[in-house]
Amino acid sequence: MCDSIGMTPIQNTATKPESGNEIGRDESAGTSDTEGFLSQARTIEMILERSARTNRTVPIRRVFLQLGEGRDTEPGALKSLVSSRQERALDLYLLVAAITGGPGHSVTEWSTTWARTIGIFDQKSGASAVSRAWKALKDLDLITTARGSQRRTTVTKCMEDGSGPYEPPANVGEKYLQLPFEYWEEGLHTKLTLAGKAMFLIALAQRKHKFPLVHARISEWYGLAQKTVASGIDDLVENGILAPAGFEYFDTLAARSGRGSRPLYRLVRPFHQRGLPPTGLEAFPAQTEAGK
DNA sequence: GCGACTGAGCCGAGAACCAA
DNA sequence: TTGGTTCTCGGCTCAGTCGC
Repeated sequence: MCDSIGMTPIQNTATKPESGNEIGRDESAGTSDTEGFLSQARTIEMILERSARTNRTVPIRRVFLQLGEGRDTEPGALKSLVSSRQERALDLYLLVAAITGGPGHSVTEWSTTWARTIGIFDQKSGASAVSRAWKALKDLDLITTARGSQRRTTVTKCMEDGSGPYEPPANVGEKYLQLPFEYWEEGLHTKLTLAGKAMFLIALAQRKHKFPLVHARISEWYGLAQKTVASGIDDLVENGILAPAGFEYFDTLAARSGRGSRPLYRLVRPFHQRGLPPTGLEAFPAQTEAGK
């Protein structure tokens, strides 16, 4: 279990009932899709506005997707979330990762606010669903929770592999992907299926503009079922996030001709370059190895 | 490759309990 | 009193498996 360090929850005074700019409720026109409540999109927008991330991307270490290197690789926490169909837990984790860029890497908010970010407006079932999602993330040591001010829950982010208190990526060579805020602004969090979201993160973690997505290899490295990989890729292509980018040819004894091929994909704007961190990262060797 | 089947586990709803 | 957490229940979805 990871422990929080120097916990400094982001105090959202705007959620106080006496405030006229609360995240909890908004009576203004055009922002509520359930009577008297802020819409899902506006709630997320207001949460992202509080983020300290000036580059509007969320750094997520690749150990969240995959632990280890080369032949010693094994699936990361993403596999657990996908296999146990914890889509809401994944959604909340990504949002927590986006907002906890400041000191303490924690955030204090009403559970009903988090519930709205995943599209649940009923107070009871929303709180229940959020609680279950926090528990799933705590079981993976991805977060810790504590009672914050005004009975709200303080969520503190841990390392992406659950190894301890969170530290931002700093070392040159440390591998991470960058999730753009457009993920929420373009509505991908509602458009994509869980499989699509998983494959989107995996695509963002690729270190080339054009890359293969071999079902068997993705399944082996990231622990997703091949069905999930296939449906995730289809989901991304259907939503115009991933596009075919020709074929890659390689030598193989498995084909009579001695030459095999596999399709290449590329991420479409605005995600196409944002997935390439600036320094210290190289292509994942096994992914580009010919004949795989 | 495809469809049918099965079991695991998530979902919302409701209730009880705990904490501030 | 209010809000969060945890548990139970019935319904439902989906990953995995099997046979064709």
